[in-house]
Amino acid sequence: MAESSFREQVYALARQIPKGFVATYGQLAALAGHPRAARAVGFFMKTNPDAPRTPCHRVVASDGRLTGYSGAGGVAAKRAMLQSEGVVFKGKKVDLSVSSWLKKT
DNA sequence: AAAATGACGGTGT
DNA sequence: TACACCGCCATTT
Repeated sequence: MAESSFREQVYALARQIPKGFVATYGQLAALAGHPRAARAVGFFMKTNPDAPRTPCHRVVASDGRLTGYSGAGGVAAKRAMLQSEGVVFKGKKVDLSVSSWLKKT
């Protein structure tokens, strides 16, 4: 089953993000073994074959900024969804100092 | 097989 | 915060 493909690693990590927290593309890429493939990671979310089971909405940019989102409402809906899960927002960005998944222990 | 693309990241202005 | 440029990577066409 699992082909150790880079993309599968990223999807697996995305599913591991606890509710109320978010991870950055760079972080997922790093955890997957490619610390510089943040760009590629964004592509995986876009193609996102596991859409309903992969919480791609919990993945944000390094600044905590929301980007893209192919779902309805775009980043606006994504933002609302994250807030609904307990993620703290700071203006248009996520407060990574509080809601970052790998930010702390 | 080669070129183009993009839900990035960082830095500079 | 906004905008511009470069560098990096895997996927898609």
